[in-house]
Amino acid sequence: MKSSDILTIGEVSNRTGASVSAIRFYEDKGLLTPHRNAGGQRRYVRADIRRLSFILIAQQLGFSLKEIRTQLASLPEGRTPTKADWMRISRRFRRILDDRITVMSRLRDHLDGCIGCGCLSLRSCALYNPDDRAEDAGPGARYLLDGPPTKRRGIWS
Amino acid sequence: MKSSDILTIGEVSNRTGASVSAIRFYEDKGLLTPHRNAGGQRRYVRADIRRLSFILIAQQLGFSLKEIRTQLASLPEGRTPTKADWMRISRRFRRILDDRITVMSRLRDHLDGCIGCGCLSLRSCALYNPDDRAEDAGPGARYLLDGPPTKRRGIWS
DNA sequence: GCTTGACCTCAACTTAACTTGAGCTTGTAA
DNA sequence: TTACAAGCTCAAGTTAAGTTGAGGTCAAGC
Repeated sequence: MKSSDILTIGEVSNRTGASVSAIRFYEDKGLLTPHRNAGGQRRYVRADIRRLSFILIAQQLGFSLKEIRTQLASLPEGRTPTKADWMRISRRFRRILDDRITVMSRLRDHLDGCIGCGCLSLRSCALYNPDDRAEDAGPGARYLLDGPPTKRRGIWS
Repeated sequence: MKSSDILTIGEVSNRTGASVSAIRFYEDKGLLTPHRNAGGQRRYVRADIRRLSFILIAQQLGFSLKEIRTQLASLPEGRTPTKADWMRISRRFRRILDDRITVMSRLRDHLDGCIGCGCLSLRSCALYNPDDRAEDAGPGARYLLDGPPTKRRGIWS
């Protein structure tokens, strides 16, 4: 390595593209816990950067900081996470992505039929599932997957 | 039709599942423009409900109110939109969904490799494209599609 | 004709994910 | 050893998409 293995927040910002304020914000939210030097400034080591990189990638994938924090919580406490630790998280995220892709594909396939048809009768429309909207379980419309939860009516009935 | 063709906001809320406050909010944002009766109360006709239904479906599909408003702006001003009008919008949304599904699939396929590998070197990682994050062009990581925009460095270089 | 539930407006609050600014301290290069 | 860039904390502002509440009006049934 050319540069030191211990970086300041500004250096981390340059390497990752995350803003300094965002990096501090993630720490506030408990996603990062860098050490401090004698003067109270943050100092980042490899494992910290790796966590941050993971956060940024997971955000690209559409995960919230809350979901990301949950996943990061599964990493070991006492030691630096290994490749196997990260792979476990990767596999979990992949399964979630698989599901989201499946849902989006089905929605897409219903789109013409639903928006094009005369009814737009939401409660009986495969594109629209109000029961999902209450939860924060990611992209909704679960019943395209699971089947309708209750009986429903058209708009004009 | 059993009930009247002119509905109050409460009736619309019941039919569609959208809350009364949300329906008023959409009007505030210029997405709906119902008539008022003599007493100043909102009255909704078929075409209004159809717009609202479209809004709710598009939200399920992950579109923002801003994007939805843009699409609705393409509907005719003077007359009630026809099936053909709605189908045009549907086709546009389907193309966008197609793109998003493509992007997500590629992200998923890179996930293990990127999170699993030792580098996590964001700026050279196919999963991470900071250049996209500035724009608000929907799910980012465009350069999985388009190829890298600039030269990049690894975290530790 | 009165009561009561549904409606009305407007302002303020909520959460997520940050950014911006003020005022102060640390670190480093000349 | 001093200048000044970079860091620090804490408070407040920002956008999206609504919700909640206060205080007042409308409409429909008895």
